[in-house]
Amino acid sequence: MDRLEDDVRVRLRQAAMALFEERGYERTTAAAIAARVGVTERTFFRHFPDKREVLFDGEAVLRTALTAAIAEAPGALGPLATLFWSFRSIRPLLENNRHYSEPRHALIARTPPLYERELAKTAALTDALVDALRLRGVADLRAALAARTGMAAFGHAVIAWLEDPEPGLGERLERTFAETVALVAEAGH
Amino acid sequence: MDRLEDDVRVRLRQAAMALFEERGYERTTAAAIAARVGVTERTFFRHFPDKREVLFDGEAVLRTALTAAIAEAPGALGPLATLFWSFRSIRPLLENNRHYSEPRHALIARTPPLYERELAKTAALTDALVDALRLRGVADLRAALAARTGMAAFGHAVIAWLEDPEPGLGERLERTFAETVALVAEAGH
DNA sequence: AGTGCCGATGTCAGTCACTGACAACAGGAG
DNA sequence: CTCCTGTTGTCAGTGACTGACATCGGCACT
Repeated sequence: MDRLEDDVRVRLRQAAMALFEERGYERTTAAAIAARVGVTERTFFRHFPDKREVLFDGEAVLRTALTAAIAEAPGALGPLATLFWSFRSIRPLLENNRHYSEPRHALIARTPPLYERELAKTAALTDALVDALRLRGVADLRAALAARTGMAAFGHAVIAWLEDPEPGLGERLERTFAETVALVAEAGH
Repeated sequence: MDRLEDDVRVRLRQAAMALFEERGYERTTAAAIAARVGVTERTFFRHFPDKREVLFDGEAVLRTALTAAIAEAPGALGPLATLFWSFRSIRPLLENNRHYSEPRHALIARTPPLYERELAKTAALTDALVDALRLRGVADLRAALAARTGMAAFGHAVIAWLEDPEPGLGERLERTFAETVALVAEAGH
């Protein structure tokens, strides 16, 4: 039912990704993306607030899944354990999207403006995690620190996995969590 | 010696900050900034690659200071302890700049495009920390994870301090480091 | 002093991201 | 058949940048 409504939107996303890969982000105009889909530039900007955003539609899905997972996590877990639990629980979501997110990540990594936007999305996600933790009764500053620390580990694991699928995502996550614990324990005087 | 050469550059920075505070970032054109200094818009863009960058000249100083500190840190320290040590050693630098960086932070925090650029600068700084740790013999992935985790704590402490000077920066740093240790220990099974 | 070089700036034209205003058009509800 | 609403096209305009070229004020070398 959204399929037809979002038809143009979806095709714009695909056309954008294709053109960015062909000619590169900078040398692809918004008008060119629109033209490939058969609409005007104006229509492109009605679907996406700016040219970069066309690659970042999926963020909301991840945010929803993560905040939901945090809400459903076992109540006994501390803030960081809650986050680790949530990261583990959305593994299938990430694994199913690998074929799409891997080339996307490569493109973003080599395109500064896109990388900037990615960082902003990650920051927004982190804020959402903070809110979710607060709903569980975690104090503000503590929630913020836990979210930052957790996202540091999560981001590290996901990027490592996107750039090399070798150990699976599950393995990457566990190793990263364990290494974080080791790293911090070692620094604790 | 640089004083006169960089005269225009410095004045552009100041004019930009002043205008952004008066009218807001969006409603301030690059031409307006240039005009206030008595140069043309073209000259503005010869000094700064883009409009946002005019607020981010200081980043290099911080990066230099931090990487130098990492190189000079006691050899016995582990990666994260090295970072904490470096963050502590940078404290005077930050404290001396508070009068400048506090309003700047407030402006950046309420201006999305500037916030994006700030995130990018922080990411670049993190990369520099990774390199500095590698020079000390820390393995790549381990260095990356330590840098991310360390920056999570450092960023959290600095922002909290910028938004409320109450406990001094030193106190903020120590509390944040300690809380990170506690948070992670608690999550370590 | 004269000459030549160089770095910083001005000028100008052009591209492209993005926006507001208004018209056109299609399908659905009444 | 008509009204309403949501999507798109059209057009004009602003502002961030960029490349090319001219100018101008030292500064070095002779």
